[in-house]
Amino acid sequence: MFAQNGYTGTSVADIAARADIGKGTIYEYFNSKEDLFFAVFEWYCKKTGAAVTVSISVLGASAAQRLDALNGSLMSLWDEIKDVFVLVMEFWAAASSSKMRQRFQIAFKQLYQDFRRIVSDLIVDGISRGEFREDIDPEAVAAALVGTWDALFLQAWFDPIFDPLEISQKFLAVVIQGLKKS
Amino acid sequence: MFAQNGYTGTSVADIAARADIGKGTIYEYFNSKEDLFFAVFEWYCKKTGAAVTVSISVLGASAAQRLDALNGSLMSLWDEIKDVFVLVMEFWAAASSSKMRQRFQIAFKQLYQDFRRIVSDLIVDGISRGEFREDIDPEAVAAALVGTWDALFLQAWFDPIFDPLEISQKFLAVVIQGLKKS
DNA sequence: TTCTGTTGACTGACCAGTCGGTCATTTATT
DNA sequence: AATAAATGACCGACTGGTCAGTCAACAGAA
Repeated sequence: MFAQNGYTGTSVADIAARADIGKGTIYEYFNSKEDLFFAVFEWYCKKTGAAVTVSISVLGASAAQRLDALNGSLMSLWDEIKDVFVLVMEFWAAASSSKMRQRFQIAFKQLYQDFRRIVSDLIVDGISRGEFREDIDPEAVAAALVGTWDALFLQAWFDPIFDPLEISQKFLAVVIQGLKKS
Repeated sequence: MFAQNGYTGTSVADIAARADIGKGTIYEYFNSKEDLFFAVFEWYCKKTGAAVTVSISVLGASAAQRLDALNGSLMSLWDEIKDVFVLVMEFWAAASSSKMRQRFQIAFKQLYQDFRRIVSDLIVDGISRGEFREDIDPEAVAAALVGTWDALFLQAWFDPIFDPLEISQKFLAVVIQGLKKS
């Protein structure tokens, strides 16, 4: 319901009705509407986090191939994420609103850090294998790539024509070309 | 005030008080709170749009140099945008909320399209100059780059340590390396 | 009977938008 | 120049409505 109508657009009564329980019951399990919302956020983080860790476990392949696999599995999530993606925007907004700022901001920072870490490890691996150039900054590339994925979803959300998988594959090819030793 | 407390966190009465005018006066100029908010959005679009068009007017330079210039002037905006960036998140959320969806969604789609166009023109120019490879998709690279810039701001917002200018410069170097004819 | 879990009516706070009215400035009249 | 009439920007008290959170009461199990 948060995904459909946003945080403020969803009342606790609505949620209770949809869940076929009384409003009071919700307060048996959550201290506040905000707590409930944060729980949804944590659920969402766990869900997407799982998708990432699974996809890079393709060991043995080259770093470039693994980057591509990660990209592919992330971007192909789009179709099933599409409807829930609004939630992410709601979370961003929540992190920016002064009331809930603290917890969401910390959680997001952590989330991005973890994600960047995974990607940068992958790149470091590529360097030590002699596959990628030594003069690149793995952290920087990781941060930018993570950002790109995020933002492609965002653009796709605004524009139904936009195909994040195709775009990201073509772009990643360029990036990998730039990473490789020439 | 929207940047400080978000859309729902800001009451029209608050705005009136801050502006030292009566609440009724606001309704002389705007039909609704939503209209007022959309006006802020349009103001913001104009502001950032100007920053972009100025920075790519550095003609004569190579496509790579111009890309770098665009990147630099965008990312160095961060310090002055930092405090207002929350607005963007508010706008995203607004675009996702069912009530205001239409206008914000259309505006964002347009905004991204325009921005992608600028960057892709720059890349196409690089190709026709023989500077960049012919087998790349300018649209895709442009879309991804635009996204990356957006997302670096986002990450920077969550993490004060994060330096979007440095990261983007290092990343762009890799991308340009991948774009160039080898 | 007691305990556990559930419920929805109720409350108090909040808030967008309205509307009747004020008053400084401008325009018309004498 | 002096006076009167018209204007419209400005105001804030008020209305109608929403909603998060509470709590007294209820139902079912043990």
